[in-house]
Amino acid sequence: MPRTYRIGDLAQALAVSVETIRYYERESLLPPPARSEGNYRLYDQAQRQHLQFVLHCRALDMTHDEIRRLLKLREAPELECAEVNALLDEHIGHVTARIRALRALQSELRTIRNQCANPRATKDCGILHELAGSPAPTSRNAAALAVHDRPRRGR
Amino acid sequence: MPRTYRIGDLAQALAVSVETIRYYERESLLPPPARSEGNYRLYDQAQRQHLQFVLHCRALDMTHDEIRRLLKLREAPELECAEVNALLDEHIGHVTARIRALRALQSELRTIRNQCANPRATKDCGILHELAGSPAPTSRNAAALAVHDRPRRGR
DNA sequence: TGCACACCCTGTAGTAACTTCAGGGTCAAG
DNA sequence: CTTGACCCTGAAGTTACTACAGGGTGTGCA
Repeated sequence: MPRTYRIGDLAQALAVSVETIRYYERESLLPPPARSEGNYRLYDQAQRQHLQFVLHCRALDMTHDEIRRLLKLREAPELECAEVNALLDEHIGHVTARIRALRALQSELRTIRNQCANPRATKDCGILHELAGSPAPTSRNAAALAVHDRPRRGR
Repeated sequence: MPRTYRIGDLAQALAVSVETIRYYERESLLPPPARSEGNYRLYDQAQRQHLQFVLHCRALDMTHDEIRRLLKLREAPELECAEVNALLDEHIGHVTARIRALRALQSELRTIRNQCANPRATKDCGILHELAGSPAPTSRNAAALAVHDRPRRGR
């Protein structure tokens, strides 16, 4: 007989919050589970593994959309997994670009920080003077380059 | 006589959108400007520099809150700038931590990607099998570590 | 003078991936 | 029969913006 968990058990077992699990369900990252008489969600071993898959993907900073695509591919075992490879390659590309951008940022921050080695009156503070100038060409777009492209329409 | 710009001129001059400028005003990152007869915002040279300061800070990926703190310090020229230094050091720390996390992520992604060098049926795809397991201890918190801590209360 | 058109205004809602909260039900123990 | 731990739904808040609706302003041109 298959053991069932309630949402709190599952949350604790996988070290994630109850709200996050419910949220993933709304987001279609998890299938709607069975319900008890009192309308409590009941999960089994398969659903636990499903959630673990999703959590692993999130730990790798994939978006919900990427995860949904992977889940769909997982359900089509006869197809080739070239798409899985492509998705992962693309994701690695995002991460690499983000690291490069942050490195540029870091080096500019250090340069600025060096403007003021010894505390003095703020009116003479080299850092504040530096920040008053226009952004360095390197950092100009650095911060905008997230791991994932920001959405075009609104936030 | 001091030249004045309308919001569109200022936006173009500093390569930022009109909406962003209005948004910064609402966020108290910019002081409310003078208005024309027709209720148009009118900016002068000082406000232009103020905005440039803010934009530079944003290019360095500071939060609005950090920027507001810096702005306040800038208005107290007699105080010591030790706080400016501290703020910047802390910010550099965030960036450094984020880079470290992303490097760990990148290496785990590459490991996973290597599970499947040649396309085959998804049911045999090493990547999907890997993702089904529990997250590697390194990546477990990697994605959660943003440049800035995520807010505690809701989103 | 009338109108097109570029520009400006305010206010509201949408974005990602959650978290928090309000206002309630369920259920086992004491 | 009440207490307390747990569960439910639905709505709103978070960051830093962007987009859009519905309206005013102001200048050039016929």
